[in-house]
Amino acid sequence: MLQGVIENNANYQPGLSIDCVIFGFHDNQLKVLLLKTPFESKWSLPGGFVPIDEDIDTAAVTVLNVRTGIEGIFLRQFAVFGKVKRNDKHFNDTVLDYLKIPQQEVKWFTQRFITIGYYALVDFLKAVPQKGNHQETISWIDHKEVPELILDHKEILDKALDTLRTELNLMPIGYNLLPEKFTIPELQKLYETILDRKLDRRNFLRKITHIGILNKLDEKKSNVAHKAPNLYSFDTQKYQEVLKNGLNQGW
Amino acid sequence: MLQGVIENNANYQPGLSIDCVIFGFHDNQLKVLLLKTPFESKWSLPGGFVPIDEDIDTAAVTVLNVRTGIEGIFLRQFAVFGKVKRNDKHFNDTVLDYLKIPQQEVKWFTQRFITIGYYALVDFLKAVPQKGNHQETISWIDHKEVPELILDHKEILDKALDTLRTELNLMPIGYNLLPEKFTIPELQKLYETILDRKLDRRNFLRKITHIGILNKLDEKKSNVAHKAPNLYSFDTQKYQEVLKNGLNQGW
DNA sequence: TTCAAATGTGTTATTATGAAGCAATGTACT
DNA sequence: AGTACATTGCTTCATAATAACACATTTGAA
Repeated sequence: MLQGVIENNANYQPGLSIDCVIFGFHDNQLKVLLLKTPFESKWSLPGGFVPIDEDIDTAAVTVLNVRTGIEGIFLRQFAVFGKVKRNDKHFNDTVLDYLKIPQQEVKWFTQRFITIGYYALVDFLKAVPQKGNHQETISWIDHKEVPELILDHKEILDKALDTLRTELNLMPIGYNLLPEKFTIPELQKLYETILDRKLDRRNFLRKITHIGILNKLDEKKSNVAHKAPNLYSFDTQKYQEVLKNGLNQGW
Repeated sequence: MLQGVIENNANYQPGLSIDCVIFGFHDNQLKVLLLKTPFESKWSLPGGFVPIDEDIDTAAVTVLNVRTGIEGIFLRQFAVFGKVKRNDKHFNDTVLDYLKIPQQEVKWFTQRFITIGYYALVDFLKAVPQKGNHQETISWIDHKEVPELILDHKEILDKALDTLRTELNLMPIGYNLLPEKFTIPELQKLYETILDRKLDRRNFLRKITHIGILNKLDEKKSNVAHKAPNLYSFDTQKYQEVLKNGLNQGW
């Protein structure tokens, strides 16, 4: 959160920020888009503030669009983080100085902040990480190798992953994370990564195809070692239906 | 939201409120605790503001405690509502006058508000609706007969119910809504009410007992028409376990 | 005493799941 | 070219979960 100086405090909702956990999938790894400013040793989630004349969801879309260049992405609010002490150590003099915050606006930045967590699923290859300014670093980091994060961003990230893991039981996932054409083993790796455990190849195939959201293409993946796996695409129509109605109706 | 005048604006998080959807179960009906002030024709959800020195969850617990007198309740954050125009028509002159808001504080109340939705599950018989002031009305209303609500409170209520419906597939429910001793048909009615559809008696019994969270008591319900149903209680130990680990692991 | 309405228990057919076998395919190496 | 090997795709089998339904039991009321 709080990257980039904002123009006029009065135009933004006070004490409220948005943080986005942006997931991508590449090389069989679940990646997260993280930022680092030169004046801090820790990384952070991309975030922003909420303009007083913008819906919070719109503000979140903006953050995402600014950071990935993608539009029409899967974006979902998952939790609000509002512990009293979550940001009271964040804006010390060094940081305020670096950001060139005028004295009269210091109070605005150091006030108690509540942040709304959004998580996004994006196509790794379509998303081009966008720096906010020339000194910033932004990059995809394997979720297993996330460095130390500022504030409670680790907690936010963990909660996002946990939410994703739960939602895997309620809806299909993959349409937003995989390229248009993909293989079943790739999809399985995605599931395994999110769930953090191995699944049986053969049972996975049966179960995933049985949902009825996949189109088997008349094409195989090329340039692979061993047997070439078949390519699939999502049946967007049915995918949306299942997304809406959910799977695994327990009762 | 926004019931009861607050003492000093500066002590509260600006532009942020909390609204609670408090569910109870009685007479085989799912009830919601709603408020009405005499100066408005519409009802509203109980809510409040967030003191700047309090965690948001704590503030929500306070709202709940003030309204029901109960502590240690099941309370869960489920969504944030942050449309720009959600409260711009709310504080007109009549309302501001009724609340005796001083001129210099009007701006605080009419600013754009974002609200965090919490839903609570409480034991109907233990909860005693508490009025905020002598002119307020507070009462349990069947969720099927909810009157017109202020602002976007209907949307908030619907979303809460929808969340509850989804969570039914992920965790057991009932411990917080039913008295200590209850019958299977009662529990089934609760499930049916939340899901808004009939379930097969016999299959429900098999499935619910199979989870392993129920203790069959050596006691039958008295003073009932027809055959007296057996009484059950929850095995709190196992209930908490299942609550933590979830049920219906889809993958 | 009989009836109606609800509860408690059991049966059966179908479907979903977990575990595992085996042939087919493509790469790499001899 | 021939063989080893990793990986994919399809299948079987035993078991568990689910849906649909039958029947006997209990209780208050007619």
